[in-house]
Amino acid sequence: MTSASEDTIASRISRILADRIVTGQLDPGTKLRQDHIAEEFGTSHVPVREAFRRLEAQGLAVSEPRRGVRVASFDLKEVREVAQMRAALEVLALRHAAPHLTPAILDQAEEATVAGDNSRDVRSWEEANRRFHTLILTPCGMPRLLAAISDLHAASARFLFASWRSEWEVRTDHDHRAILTFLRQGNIENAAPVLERHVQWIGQKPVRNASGATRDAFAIVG
Amino acid sequence: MTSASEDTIASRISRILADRIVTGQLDPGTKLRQDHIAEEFGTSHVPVREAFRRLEAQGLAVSEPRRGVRVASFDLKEVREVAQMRAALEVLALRHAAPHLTPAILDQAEEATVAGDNSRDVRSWEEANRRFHTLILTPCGMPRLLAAISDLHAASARFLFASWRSEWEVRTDHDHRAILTFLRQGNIENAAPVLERHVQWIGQKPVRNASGATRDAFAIVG
DNA sequence: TTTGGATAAATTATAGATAATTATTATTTT
DNA sequence: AAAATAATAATTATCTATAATTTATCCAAA
Repeated sequence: MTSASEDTIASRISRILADRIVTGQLDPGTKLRQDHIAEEFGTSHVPVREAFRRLEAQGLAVSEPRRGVRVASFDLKEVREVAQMRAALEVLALRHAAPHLTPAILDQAEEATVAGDNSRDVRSWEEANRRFHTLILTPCGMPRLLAAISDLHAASARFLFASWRSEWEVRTDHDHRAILTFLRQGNIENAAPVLERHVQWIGQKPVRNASGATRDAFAIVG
Repeated sequence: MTSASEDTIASRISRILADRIVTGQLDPGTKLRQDHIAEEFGTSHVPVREAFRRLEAQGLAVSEPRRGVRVASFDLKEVREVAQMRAALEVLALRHAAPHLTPAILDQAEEATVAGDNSRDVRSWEEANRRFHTLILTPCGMPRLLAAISDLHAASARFLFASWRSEWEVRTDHDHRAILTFLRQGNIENAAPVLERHVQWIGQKPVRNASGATRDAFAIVG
């Protein structure tokens, strides 16, 4: 494990800001003011600016020279774009990971699925879901691919938190189980297309807001 | 066109350093010393550090906290990884771009192919090749996808420049022509797999070095 | 008199330069 | 060979300049 002193203040700030953006604590369009953030973390603005560059690269922030940095906005079009990129890249990763998957790994992935089904809030569901995907894909041994997928996961999670902020319902993840069954059989040709569709799935579901009215919210689940 | 004052010193530095890394002017493993670079550009090291963060995100540089930044190294394994990621993402982009491709765009792509065939050095070939891919993919209208592909192109180009530094032979790009023919017919189902194989193609070819001896070099062409 | 718009001053924030600190690496000494 | 010290370079803080935004003031037209 990397000790706290192993990384720079900049990377710590970028991680924390990324988490706030993903979970919706920071709304799209919110100005990120460098000296406010610097003050919050008890540093100067220099590491804050470095953190901004990373957030920019991750697509979580948008920077206009001399005009500052804002939390990136997103729309349904981008949700779809990210979902399709994830589908393409996760299938690639799975094909390379499959030969290296052990029963132990698949058991852990099953545990993650159960944990997801039993989650009582979005945050823990997201965490379990991410664990599932990470477990079955990491053995591909392609670091660049995994890093790209990880960034896309963060983007997906943003949409998830934004859509399902208020309520949460318990669901059973049939896709995860189907994927695991195929993988246990060594049947990648069937596992891959299930994963592809699973990641691309974007649902539309009525959400009841505070005033009791319902509105349509889009949700990405995978 | 963006005027020079429209972007920051940091982005200018990152662009120039990226070009040097890609073209092989800076060898893998080379230390990037922030105050040397700052001196060269007549700035302080603050914008240099921001440029480093961007290069890091692009996979062109590797940073170790408190130990500095180096030009990222790469091996055949990574070449293959990048090629496969490109294949997956470019196919996705092409499928979305296809309905928006006009005869005018395809003519421009044909010109780019001719320019590539007539190139007398690696640099101009790479530029023409990139233009071809950009032309047929941009109409997909998926900015995040295009940005990811662009970064992967840079990585590919690095390998290209590294393998074919000394000599250059004129070739005719049959793949590009086949893709164009299919696209003119509106036949995406055939165009896509050609593009997929084209991008993934990694050749092995003997290269004569300064001392006259030959060694095997890997080349990625697409 | 009020409203609308333009212009100028003041404030605020970003970008960059300089300076200080801290960690790492190389060298020397025991 | 190990420890101590010096040199080197990265990281962060402080400070300055410049650009952008807001606010205030003024004039013109209704």
